[in-house]
Amino acid sequence: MRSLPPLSAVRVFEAAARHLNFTRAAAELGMTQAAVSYQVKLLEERVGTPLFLRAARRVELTEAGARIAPVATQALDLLGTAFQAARNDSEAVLVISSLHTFASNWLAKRLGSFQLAHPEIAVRLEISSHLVDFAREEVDVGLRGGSGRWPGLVAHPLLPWHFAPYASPDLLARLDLATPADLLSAPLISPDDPWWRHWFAAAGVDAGDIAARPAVLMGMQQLQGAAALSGQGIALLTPSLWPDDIAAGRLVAPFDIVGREGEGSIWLVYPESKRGSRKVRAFRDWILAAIRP
Amino acid sequence: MRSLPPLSAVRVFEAAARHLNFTRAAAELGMTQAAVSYQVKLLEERVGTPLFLRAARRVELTEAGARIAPVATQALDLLGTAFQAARNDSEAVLVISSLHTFASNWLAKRLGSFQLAHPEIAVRLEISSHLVDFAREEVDVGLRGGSGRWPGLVAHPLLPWHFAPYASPDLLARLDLATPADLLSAPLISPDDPWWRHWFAAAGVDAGDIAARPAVLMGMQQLQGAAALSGQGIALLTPSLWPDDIAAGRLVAPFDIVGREGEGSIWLVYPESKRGSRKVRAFRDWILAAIRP
DNA sequence: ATGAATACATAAGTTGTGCTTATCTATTGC
DNA sequence: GCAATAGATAAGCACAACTTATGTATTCAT
Repeated sequence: MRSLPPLSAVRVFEAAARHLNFTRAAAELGMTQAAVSYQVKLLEERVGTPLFLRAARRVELTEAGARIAPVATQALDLLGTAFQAARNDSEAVLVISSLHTFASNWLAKRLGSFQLAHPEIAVRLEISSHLVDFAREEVDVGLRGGSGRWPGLVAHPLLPWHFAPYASPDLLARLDLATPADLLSAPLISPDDPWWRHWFAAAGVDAGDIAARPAVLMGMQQLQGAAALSGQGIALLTPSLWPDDIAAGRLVAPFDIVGREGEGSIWLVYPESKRGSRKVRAFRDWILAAIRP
Repeated sequence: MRSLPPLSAVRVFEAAARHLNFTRAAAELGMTQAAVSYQVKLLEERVGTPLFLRAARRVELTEAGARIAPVATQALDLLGTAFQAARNDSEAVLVISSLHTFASNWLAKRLGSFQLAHPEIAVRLEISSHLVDFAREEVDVGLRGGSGRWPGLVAHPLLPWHFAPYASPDLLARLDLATPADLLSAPLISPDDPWWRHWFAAAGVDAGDIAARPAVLMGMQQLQGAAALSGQGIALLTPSLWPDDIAAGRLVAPFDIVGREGEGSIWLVYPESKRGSRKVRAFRDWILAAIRP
C-alpha cells in the first residue's frame, strides 16, 4: 500500500525546488509567496524532515530535498505530458455516429468539405441504427432522429423529419394511382412502418390494418430508398435526404402530401460536457452552415 | 510551461483505473464512492474526454483512459517511493550537535549504549560552540547550555550548569590556599571568564577587576579542564562534566563553594516539528534515562 | 552607516473545493 | 420478483488552501 504525501504540496515543492525561490515559484503557480511557504512547511512536516535550508534571502535544498526534487520533477513531467497528449488526442479525432440514411445521402458527399476546412481533425464516421449512449461509447457527436429532447445532450435540429411516398417513375406509370387511397393496394415497401399510418392519416385515408399486409420488411430508409429506386415498390422517404434522386426524377412522389411525426427532426447531438470541445464546436458550426446554405 | 490536471483527481483516477471499480478505489483511498465518482468526472471534464466507459455495474477505461492510467501509476509510484525513502532516510541518521565539553566528558563514553539499543539509527555527532540554528543546519538535536528558553524548540534540562574551581592535587599542595580570596593571586585559567566573577561573588570575595590580569585565555571548558589536570592552573569547571577525574582525585576542588549562573543548565533541545520523529524520541528517552540513573 | 529593497515566515480571516450523507437508477443474480 | 450491487447525482458542510497584512532578516546602494 502506497502512502503518498499531499500532491498539491508536492507540486508546490517541485516548483520551489526548481526555482530555489519561493516567490518565483508562487508566480509560476499563480499563487502568493505565503501559500508556497505554507505548502512547503506542510510537506516538510509530512515527510518528517526539512526539505529546504532557510538561508538569508534565499533557500537551498537539504539533502532530503535534493534527493526528492528531481524525482518530483520527473513524475510531474510524466503526468503533464500524458495528460497533455490525451487532451491533444481527444481533439485530434472526431467520432460521428450517424443514421445510415443521413450518412449516405447527405453527410457522405459533404464531409470532405469539413475535412478540407479542418485538416487537423481526423473524422471517424460510424453508422448505427441505435441511439448512441455517450456514457458507454466513445462517440463525440451523434446524428439521429427524434424529438430533440434528450437529457444531458445538446441538440441542434438539422432537417425536418418529413416523409412522403416515393417510387420510380416506371412503377408509377404502371400503377396509375389516382388518389392516396389507391396506395393501399399498391406494393408498399415496409408497410409495417408506423409512419405509413401517419402518412395515411395526413392524407385523410383510413388505412385499416395496413401492417397486417404481407410485404417486404426493411428497417432502414437507406434500403427502402434503394428498393424504390429500382422499382420494387413505394417507399416512405424523407425528401430532404434524397434531393438528388428527386431532382433527377429517379424518385417521384405520386402525391403532394407530406407526413410529419410530431416535431420530429434529424438532430445533431452531443453531451453537454463536450460543448467546449474545439472539434465539436467546429463540426457543429460547419454542419449548421452547410445545412442552411 | 507545464499544465497539470488537479493532482488529487489524478490520484483518485489512478486508483479507480487500477481497480476498474469506483467503490473499491474509494475503500483504498479511505473515502466514499461518491467522492471517487466526483473526482473522476472532474478530471474527465478537465481533460476534455471521458476516461471511463460506464457499463452496467462496472466501468472500463476508454482509449484515453487506458493510455493515461499506466503513466499515472508510474508517476505516483515514483513519488511514493521517493518520499518513502526520504522519510526512512530521515529516520536513519541522527545528527547531534553538542557542546565540546559535554560531548567529550559525558556523551562520548555513553553514546555506544544508545547505538547498541538502537542499531537501526546511525549517529553523527557534531561539535560546535555556536548555538545551532535548526532552520539553517541539518541537525536533529542539540546539546547546549543556557536558560532553556528558546522559542520554537523543545528543551529538556540535563545537567545543572554549576561551576567551581578545580586544580590538580600537586598544584593545590604547592599553592596552600586557605580562603577563596587566596585564589585571586593564584594562577587562574581563563580569568576573564565572566563565571569567575559569579563564583567569587558566591564565595563572598570582592574580585576587583579580575579580568584585567594577564593569563591564559581559553574558550572552552574542555581545554581548561585539560590545563587544570596537567597542573597549569586553577580552572572553573562544571563538576558534573568531570566526574571521573574528580572521583579519581586528579581534579580537586579547594573549596566547597559552587557557583551557578541563574537557572542555567545543559539542555537537550530539538525543534517542535521533530517532536514526533522516532529517532529523536528514542534519543530523548535514552539520554534522560542515562542522565538520571 | 543608513535607508530601500528583497525574501521568507507567520497570523488571521475568507473561500471554495472536496468531501459525506442520502437518495436514485440500472443491472445482476437467486 | 426481490435483494444485492455498482455508479450517478444532489445538497450541504467542513476544513484545507488560499489571500492579505505584517514581521523579520539580510543585502545592497549611496
